[in-house]
Amino acid sequence: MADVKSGASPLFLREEELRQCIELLFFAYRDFTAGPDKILKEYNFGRAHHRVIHFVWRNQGISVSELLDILRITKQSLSRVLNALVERGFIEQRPGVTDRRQRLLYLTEKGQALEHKLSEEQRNLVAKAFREAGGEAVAGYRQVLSGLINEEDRETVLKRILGN
Amino acid sequence: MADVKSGASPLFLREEELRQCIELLFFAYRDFTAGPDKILKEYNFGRAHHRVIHFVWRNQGISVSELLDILRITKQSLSRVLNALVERGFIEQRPGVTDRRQRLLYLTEKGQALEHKLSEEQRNLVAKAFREAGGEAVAGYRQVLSGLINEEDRETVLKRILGN
DNA sequence: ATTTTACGTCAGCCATGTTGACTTAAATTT
DNA sequence: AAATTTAAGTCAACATGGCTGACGTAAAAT
Repeated sequence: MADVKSGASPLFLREEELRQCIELLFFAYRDFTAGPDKILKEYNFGRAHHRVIHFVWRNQGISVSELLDILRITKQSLSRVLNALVERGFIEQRPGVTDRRQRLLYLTEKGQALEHKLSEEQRNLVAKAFREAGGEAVAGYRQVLSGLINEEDRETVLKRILGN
Repeated sequence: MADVKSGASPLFLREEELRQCIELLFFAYRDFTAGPDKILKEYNFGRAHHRVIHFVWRNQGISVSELLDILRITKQSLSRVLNALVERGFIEQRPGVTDRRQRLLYLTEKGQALEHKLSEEQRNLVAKAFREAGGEAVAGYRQVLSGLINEEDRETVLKRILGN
């Protein structure tokens, strides 16, 4: 009874540790995403545009449905954002060669330039955190975050991240 | 010249590694936050409510301005969410003892129950990832994520997470 | 007595998510 | 060849949760 509340109880410590790590994820994500927002504003874009730019850059020639699967949003939500990017010349659509129903997505040079500009600060931030933490810590980071990915499609996602 | 594009270039590898870790953070966060959303819907609450519930639970008696500082949103945004939680009896406001302008926030029993319900799946998920990754990996995870927190208030934030 | 601070409200706007219904063209199946 | 399924798009309406700006009140600090 008493040791349920005891600070020395391993069960309590475990839960407290979990909570801390959950908060850590919140704060890290909060500050990590804060960077690009300023730049995006100058272009009258938002985070949604950034996500599209990022994943099209990483997966040149991705189909719309694949992109939808990554972002986990509806095609109606995507279309608003995607249309803006296409109209303003950041993304180009080309019909698929084997399946001409597809409209495969590519970043234009302008789009690539923006991608680079947007990710620069983030890359510097992560690079600094990595340098300070060391290689082993980075390995741990990767392991734990991989474990947080939904088990059902973890393999697929990891494959995509690491480059098929 | 040539080795700028060479796959063996350490500079290229470094950048590629960074990109991978950035994506990892995106996917992990995406799947990590997906859990509570179902439960929240049953209550007609959203993620914003969850965040408030979480941080009030972790900082019983927190003032409104402190909460605003954590969430990094405007008081007008907070008020909508907070008022709903107070009206429906999940959160209680009490005037501060030393400073009676403050309306310190507390979770009611009902609020604590909801917090527990909401975090349960998340805690299980993180616990599983930790078990699979091992203690060293967890230490790395913590180190790297700490490094991603905005340098200016990192100390303050870490203090809050770890419990002053 | 004045100013500042903590908190609150009203009103309106914007970004980005949702559902549902319907279209078109190409690919696939029967 | 005809029917069905699939990839993608569109229109419309709505919800959530951010934002700005203006203004109010009570308590604390100067």
